Amino acid sequence: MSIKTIQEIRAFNRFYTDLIGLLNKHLLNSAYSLSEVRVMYEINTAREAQASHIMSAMDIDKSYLSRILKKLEKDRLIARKASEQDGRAIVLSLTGKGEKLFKELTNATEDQIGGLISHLNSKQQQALVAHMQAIRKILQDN
Amino acid sequence: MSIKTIQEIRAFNRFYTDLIGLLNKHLLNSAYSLSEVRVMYEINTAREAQASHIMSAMDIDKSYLSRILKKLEKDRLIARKASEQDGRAIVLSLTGKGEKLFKELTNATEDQIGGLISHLNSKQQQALVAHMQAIRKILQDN
DNA sequence: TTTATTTAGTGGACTTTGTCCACTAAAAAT
DNA sequence: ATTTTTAGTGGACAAAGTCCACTAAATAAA
Repeated sequence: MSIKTIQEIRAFNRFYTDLIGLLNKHLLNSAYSLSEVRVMYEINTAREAQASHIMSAMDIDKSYLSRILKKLEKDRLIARKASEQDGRAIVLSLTGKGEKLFKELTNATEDQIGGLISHLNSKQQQALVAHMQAIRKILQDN
Repeated sequence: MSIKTIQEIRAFNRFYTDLIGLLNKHLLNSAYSLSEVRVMYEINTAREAQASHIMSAMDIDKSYLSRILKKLEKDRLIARKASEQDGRAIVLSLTGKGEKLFKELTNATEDQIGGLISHLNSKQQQALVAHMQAIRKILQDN
């Protein structure tokens, strides 16, 4: 394992951290924080999500999550109902309003990514995606 | 520009955000925050850095930076001296203690990255780095 | 089956992180 | 000479995140 390899990875981490930070910064004019949106994402993706699932998926503090859910519920973006299998658990779902907002945020993000790659030709775009998939595959487990 | 392309990039962004988040989480047992360490990094890299330079490099609020510098100076990790060319500006540098700490933090991070790729064989590691370099090259400007 | 333990979630109190704005002082522009 | 811009500081606050004690249900152990 060469030091050069590690330094190259760290350089990429800095580069990509900055890039994502930049992208996120612009999205933060929304009334919802990254964590809040990510919670909506988890609920939308899991369909019938439980708080404990989101907690481990996001590696987030449970009391913090509890507060986020409270806010989202207050804004009528999510609904909670008691689980039938487990009396302690609560099943979460996006409301119509929540789905609508989530879709808007998704569109905004997609536009932004679109802008990021708009100056690339089709071949470059395909190459970019291929590199990303390759990295994910290599690092997948662990 | 295909929607599939954009979604693939977003999937990578989520993946990499989580990965970096995980790496960072473990480093945050240090007495210094990511931003503070990044400030040290900028000072160390620039040699004779000015606050305004760090501000734009990190895209960070100037008052926030001012406070970070105050803390680092109080801990004798950085030194400030008035710029000779510009009476408003202050030239920053790491002290010996600062360099030592920064080196320790760097080593810890490198070890961590090492752990991340330790289960990969040499060929896989080289491929990983190559993909990262390719992505950086493609996205470099903008 | 009652008693202990684990799991799911809430809320109080707090720290850390980051932002906004008004300010001083020097430099540069008009 | 006066205005405007640039560099940095500090007060006051908001947002984000953590720690801990708690309730209540589910599961395991005696």
